Amino acid sequence: MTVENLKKRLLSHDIRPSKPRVAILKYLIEHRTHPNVDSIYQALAPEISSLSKTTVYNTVDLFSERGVIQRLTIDDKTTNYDADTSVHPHFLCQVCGAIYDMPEVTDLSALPDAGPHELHDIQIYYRGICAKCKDSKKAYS
Amino acid sequence: MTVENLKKRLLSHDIRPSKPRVAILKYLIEHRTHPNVDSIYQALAPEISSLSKTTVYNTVDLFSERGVIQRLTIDDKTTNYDADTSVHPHFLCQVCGAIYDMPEVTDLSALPDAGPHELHDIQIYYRGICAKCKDSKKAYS
DNA sequence: GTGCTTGCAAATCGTTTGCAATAGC
DNA sequence: GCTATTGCAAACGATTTGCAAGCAC
Repeated sequence: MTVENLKKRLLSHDIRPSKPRVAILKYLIEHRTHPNVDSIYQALAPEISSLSKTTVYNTVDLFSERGVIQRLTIDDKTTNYDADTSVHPHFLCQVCGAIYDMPEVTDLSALPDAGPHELHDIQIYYRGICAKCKDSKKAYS
Repeated sequence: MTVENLKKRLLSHDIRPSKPRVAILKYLIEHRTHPNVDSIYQALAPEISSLSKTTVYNTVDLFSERGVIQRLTIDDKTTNYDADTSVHPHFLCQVCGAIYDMPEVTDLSALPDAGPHELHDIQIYYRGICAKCKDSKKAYS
């Protein structure tokens, strides 16, 4: 996605496309690893030398509130972010810590409805051992 | 549930039924409010004067690992615990912070399967505004 | 008495806050 | 110029860790 398109996307959510904001959105779109604030900061600090972690926090908070990205609380140590805002389960590997996307849930009617409550967000989390870690475990036994 | 039954339940998970452990399990079974460590500690400290928060942390960790209770990461500020280990969505009210149980999901085949990964745990989280908070908001408008 | 359990106190670390410097309209 | 944005440094707070004392079999 071009920088121009990234800017348009931010503007459509009433967000001023500052340099760090565009860079963070670009990073999230190009790296579907569900990074946390620290990963984003470490990755972008070399290219935006003045970047601070506070700005990354401010930005991902703003993006989540405006629906540009979604916030994942699958890992109790940290908060992760995903530029794909569709409803799809995430799988957390309890061995290596990686987070995988699962196929989108298109038929939301399969889930219990929220009853009298006003629903804003649905998150589905799976936890276990990913295929890669399962295999390397097997190699040792 | 009697203390005797609580003890049996712990023993069946290979957990020695010490006094704080029984008290914490009892509290979780009788209070379906999905408390966090601090709430459990505040509630039990008067009756077990020597209780420390470390013990509550140790205990809920042990219980979660052994499958006696489930750990909820729906609230990014804290970890909450639920003695009901069935797969049922939880609703977090973003206004008052309360966590509600939603009806159990009996047909898990409606969810995408975990593919090549080894699945240990499924969590479904809803966030929004609960009926109570929605109503009191209405009263002001 | 040996190993499990408890609990104090200190450390850790992700995140938030206060505030001053800066940039964009 | 005024407001939004950035970023440093300090504060915060939930959780973890190290370790010594206590308890159970």
